[in-house]
Amino acid sequence: MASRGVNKVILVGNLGQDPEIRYMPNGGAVANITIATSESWRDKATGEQREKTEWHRVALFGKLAEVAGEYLRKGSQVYIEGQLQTRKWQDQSGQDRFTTEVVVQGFNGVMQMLGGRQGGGQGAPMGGQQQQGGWGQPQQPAQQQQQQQQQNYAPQQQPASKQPQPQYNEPPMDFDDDIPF
Amino acid sequence: MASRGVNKVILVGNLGQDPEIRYMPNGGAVANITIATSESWRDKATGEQREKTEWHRVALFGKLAEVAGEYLRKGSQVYIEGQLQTRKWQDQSGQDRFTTEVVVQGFNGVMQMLGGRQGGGQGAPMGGQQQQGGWGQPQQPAQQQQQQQQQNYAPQQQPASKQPQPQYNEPPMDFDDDIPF
Amino acid sequence: MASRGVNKVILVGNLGQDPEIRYMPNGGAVANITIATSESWRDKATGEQREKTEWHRVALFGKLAEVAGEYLRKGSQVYIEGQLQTRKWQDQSGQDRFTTEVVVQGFNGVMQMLGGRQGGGQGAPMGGQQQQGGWGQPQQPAQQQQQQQQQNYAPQQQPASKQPQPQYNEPPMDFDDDIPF
Amino acid sequence: MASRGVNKVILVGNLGQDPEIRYMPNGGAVANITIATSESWRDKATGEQREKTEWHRVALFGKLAEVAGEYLRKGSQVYIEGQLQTRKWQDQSGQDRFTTEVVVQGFNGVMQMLGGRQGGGQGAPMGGQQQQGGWGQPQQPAQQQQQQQQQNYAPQQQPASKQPQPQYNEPPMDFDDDIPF
DNA sequence: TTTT
DNA sequence: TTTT
Repeated sequence: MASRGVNKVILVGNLGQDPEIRYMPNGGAVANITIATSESWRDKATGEQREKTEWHRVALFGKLAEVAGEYLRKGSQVYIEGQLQTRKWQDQSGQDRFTTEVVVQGFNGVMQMLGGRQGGGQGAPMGGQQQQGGWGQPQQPAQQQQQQQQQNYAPQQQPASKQPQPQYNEPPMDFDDDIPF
Repeated sequence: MASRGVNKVILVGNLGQDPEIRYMPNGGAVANITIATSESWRDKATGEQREKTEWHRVALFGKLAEVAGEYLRKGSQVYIEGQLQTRKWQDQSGQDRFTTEVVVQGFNGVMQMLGGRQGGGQGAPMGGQQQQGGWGQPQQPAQQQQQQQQQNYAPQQQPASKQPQPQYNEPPMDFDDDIPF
Repeated sequence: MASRGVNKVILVGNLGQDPEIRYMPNGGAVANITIATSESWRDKATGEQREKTEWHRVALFGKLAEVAGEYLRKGSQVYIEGQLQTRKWQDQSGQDRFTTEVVVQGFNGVMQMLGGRQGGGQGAPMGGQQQQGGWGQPQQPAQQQQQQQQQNYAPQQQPASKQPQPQYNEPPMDFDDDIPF
Repeated sequence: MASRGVNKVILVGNLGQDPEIRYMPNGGAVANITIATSESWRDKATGEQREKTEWHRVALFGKLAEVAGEYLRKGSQVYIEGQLQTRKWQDQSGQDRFTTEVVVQGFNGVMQMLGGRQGGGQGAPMGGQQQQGGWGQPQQPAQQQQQQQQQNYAPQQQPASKQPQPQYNEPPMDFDDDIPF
């Protein structure tokens, strides 16, 4: 590994949905999450308070993906450190499209759950309940179950305007399996 | 201004082209630059050296845009600190598209030219010569001239698959004109 | 304001004590907090789990200092973005000493309370109770009261080996009073 | 390795001196460098331009230390990413002292030489010449030679007010020898 | 001195 | 499209 330049993204925000967990052919886990950050300001002209929320697509790999699947839920607050990557893909009409994500992977990737554990000490999982910023008891990744069920019925049809699931055919770093944490 | 969460991007890399400078209706400057960062690693399987370059779209506003237009050129090395923003736009078939950029604006935006001034002490500008990482003598923004010339002939036709110039109709921060630097 | 170079510190951690709030001659607030970050690892030789905690001295200025005094308490989890500054001072024997702090000030300083509000919706303050990572109801700065009381009795005697309270005679940035947030 | 919290420092600046290289009992290299960052602003009261330079003590370990010793010189411009660490030591009178450094080590440490290679293509090293921001031809670490020479004559006497060389008896991370770069 |  |  060597890099020319610096490519770093730091996010602190809350998950818009439960993580979606998938597994690559080599068995490595991938977790996709969306994180909201927002800014509010007073409009000079009208004098009224305004707010703008930015949504970030984040892809975690390996051990961090597994931790995300176990502990993060919709509403969880996280610190993320990763790098920007833009992937090219083809939509149904064959046109090139580009999607930019924050990739959290390898030695430089960081994911920290914020706000302390929710839902009491050593008790039961939170069920369908939403996290209030914190993180919960370890459990089966929520979306994985749903996804497996879907796969029993039919392959996911891709609507023309929807971004397809990333394939990650060529992960740029090959030490992904060796991460010691 | 207040923000809930953190949305921060840090880049160090080289410009792929001269900056493109435009001016918004209110007179504020916008500079679009593309920055390359790259990683190289040895492929485990084949044993050969590989390299992957990531290209970042960066939009600078206000005073920083003017400085970029004056001093940065193709090849210049810069430090950038900004925030991720994804803009929605319609392609020629009316479909929604999304473009993610690093926006350098306001109090939290930083642009630092790296590598020292190129081309000797107080002498002539570098002409068509390329920067070797550093930055040059102040001069008229290169791409602005070219752009104006184009506008004399015909409006830029937008090919269906090409991303249009951003419009920035609604800048999320309204203090853009007040930045004291 | 202009800067040559980048001087940036990012911390996420918990406060070891309640903030200490003071006011400078010009009326500006200063909040001193200490933040813990920790790393744990398995010792290769002995095989046992080890942990190391790092304590960071952080000084917030202006509006952020006031917010820290109102909302942060011992145990609160915060995100901090500031810059490194090393101050010189003389101990009681007249020898030069140096103290390095993370200064959170001006446009580049960021303080974000993490983990959501503790202690229910709109109810009573938490009293002497400790924060569990989150932050509380607005209240009078805890340490300020104590400090005022102390000042009624006697000036704080400085033991020879203890670091004195910073004086901040010469704040490096003069726009401290103008920050619009 | 696991960490609770975030402890991150990012610096871009120029070296005040050539690096000082030493080797730990286990053979690992340590490079100490000092980096300057500066801010300039116009004094409101007097209207005159002022500047303040901050000096940062940085310690690099392992492979990055070797690269620093080979390529960095006084004046070189670098990007540094590390973490804050405060060490305790005793001065000659036995009093506790504290020194805060930016430690660049392990997977999270980053050192990038900025500004391109100085001194022409494939030619001779730069000798005693100073770097103008960039970095030079690989050569023997400058300070190491000097240090070895000193050791031939007499052990370095420590003046009472001078900070001793760090000993790093207990490196907080034990994977120091395994870093794959 | 905090958190887990 | 940049750099090394």
